[in-house]
Amino acid sequence: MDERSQRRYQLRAEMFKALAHPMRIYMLDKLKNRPWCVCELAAEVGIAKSVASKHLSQLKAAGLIDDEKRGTLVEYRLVASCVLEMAACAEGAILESRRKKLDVLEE
Amino acid sequence: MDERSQRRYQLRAEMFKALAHPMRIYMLDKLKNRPWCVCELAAEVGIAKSVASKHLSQLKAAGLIDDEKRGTLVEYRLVASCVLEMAACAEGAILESRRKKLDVLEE
DNA sequence: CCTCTTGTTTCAAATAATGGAAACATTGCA
DNA sequence: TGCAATGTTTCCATTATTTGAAACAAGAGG
Repeated sequence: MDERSQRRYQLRAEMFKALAHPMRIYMLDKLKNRPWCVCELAAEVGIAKSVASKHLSQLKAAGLIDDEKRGTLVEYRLVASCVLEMAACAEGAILESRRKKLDVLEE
Repeated sequence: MDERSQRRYQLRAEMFKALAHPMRIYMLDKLKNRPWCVCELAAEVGIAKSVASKHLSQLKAAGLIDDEKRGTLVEYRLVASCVLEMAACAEGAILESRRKKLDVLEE
């Protein structure tokens, strides 16, 4: 494999790794509508703020969200909003493929 | 959070987890063009067949690929082909957001 | 300056993912 | 049946991820 392809696969894997946690998906879903600060978001999803902060930093490192300091709080906002539509699309495709498999079994 | 949403986030996270490895992305990329058997694919991507088999079973469990026995070999084929377009799309969005950030810094 | 609020980082423990080697199962064929 | 080829599973060692608690940092406001 050439080096360029290797970098591309690595980049994509890192992006998917950032998405590979139910809590991070949940947080992205909240960020879809408006920006949230860490404290508020942690309370909303029911986890400690240190844990929320770490999840958010992973999403930011992957380039999926961005942050902005406003006084003592930090507002996070969605950057790559297409990832959520993407998730819904892929989920649909997978569920359909499962359904087809069940249909085949019933024939 | 209601139970239905929780299941949806879990399902999506599992799908992304299956995609969260460069080798699995690489293998999916190979499967884009035609079906491959484990042995052939393992040799192509340069890993042991037991490892390849385990990666493929993860992709299958996530509903991204499917398999079919043909004699002594097992052919794997892509099911949810949209995930690759999706990966390219998201990669583009992320790279663009990084580029924009650089532009802001340069202003 | 002091204190409160908000976020981040560090540390340690628990859990999960990965890869390699070997054992095992299945199929095709002589 | 015996053997070769293909895949899967198991076991183990290694590495990575996740979490909670506590320490730490930075800003707002008295």
